[in-house]
Amino acid sequence: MDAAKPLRADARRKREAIVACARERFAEGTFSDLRFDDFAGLAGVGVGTLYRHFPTREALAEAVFHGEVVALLARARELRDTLPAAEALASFLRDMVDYLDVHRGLAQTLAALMATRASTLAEGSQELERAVLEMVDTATEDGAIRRDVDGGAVMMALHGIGAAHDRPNWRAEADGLITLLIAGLAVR
Amino acid sequence: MDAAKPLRADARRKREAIVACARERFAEGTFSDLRFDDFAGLAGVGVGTLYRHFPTREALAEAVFHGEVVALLARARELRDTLPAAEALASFLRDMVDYLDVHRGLAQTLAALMATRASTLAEGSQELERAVLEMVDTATEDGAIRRDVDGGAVMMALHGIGAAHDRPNWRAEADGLITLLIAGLAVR
DNA sequence: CGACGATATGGAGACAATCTCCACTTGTCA
DNA sequence: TGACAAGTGGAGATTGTCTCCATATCGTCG
Repeated sequence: MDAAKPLRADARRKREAIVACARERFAEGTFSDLRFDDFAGLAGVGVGTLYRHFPTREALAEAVFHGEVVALLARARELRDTLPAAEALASFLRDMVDYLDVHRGLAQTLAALMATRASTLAEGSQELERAVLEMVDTATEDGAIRRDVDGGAVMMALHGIGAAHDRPNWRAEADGLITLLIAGLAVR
Repeated sequence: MDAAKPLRADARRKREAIVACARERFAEGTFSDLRFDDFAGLAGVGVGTLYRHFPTREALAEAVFHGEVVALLARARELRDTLPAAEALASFLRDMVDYLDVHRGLAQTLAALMATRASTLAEGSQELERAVLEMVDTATEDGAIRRDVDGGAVMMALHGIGAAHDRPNWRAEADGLITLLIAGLAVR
């Protein structure tokens, strides 16, 4: 998947500079407002270079996103290995809210991008989704949660949480939703 | 809110033609892909006229959306008057999924617009939100559902459902999420 | 180490979409 | 019916995206 690219030394430096700069814009929420040309200037490269490395805005977003997903996946794995399935899932969902709270700029931007063009964020979000689904499945097999609802429903809820970042008391509502999910998932 | 506008006879005809045309584009999902200028042509008006009536794409979306909301509100009211609070809420949520399923083009487009610019859909969505919150509150007062989670959480979930329309088996997942919500809301 | 091919760079300008402006048309009222 | 307010359409200004290529830099091999 990432073979066939021995990228020249200096080129890589530029590439990284771009991603780093993008990450900052993400964090402060200015990413989508910024003219792409101006962004190039900000990152200290020419427009041509920017387009060479990332042909579209989404491609760039993907690169940043991917880095973040790696961290979340590590967290998921850790929980899975140290807690019973149902608790691991619950903790992970809570952690996701924390994460989305701290990285709200990123969450917001990603949500906007996903909404406009389904496609390209696929790579990273699929990986994340796979992790969530796996936790749900494990918990289901353990008999720790109900069998008649699949993990996709949980993903939808997370999607909603990430997308609704403009709501005035987001945090409380997000926590509430997670509470509902966990309660709803419990076997009766 | 809509006083001070004795809009001239022919002007109103044009305005309605625009909204009607927009509704169709919404339904078939082409709304956001269409160049605004071309849209004007499609609706049989000049660009200037289009802009006069709807200064932004969102303003136009709002107009269409508003019409839809009216129907949903009627449904909400009907349920509220004929069923116990908890059941009314459950039915309404199920109905919302049906609605979003049938009007997926609209749901998708609205989700995309809400994600990019928080603001303007406000009018319609607030009205809808008010209805949902009211149902939740009533149910809470009846002691029919738990007290520690507020209606905003439910709104977030709906938001997720509306936004995730590209998921391969959306319908099943959406139903699942509603099931989780209802189960989660039940008092123990 | 020199020098040559491959690789990468930056930004000028082609292109595309949005939006403004105003000369002209149409409705309305006395 | 005349006259004035209200509304219209579309040419073109404005603003952002993306391509293209002359130039610069890397790295490797004699």
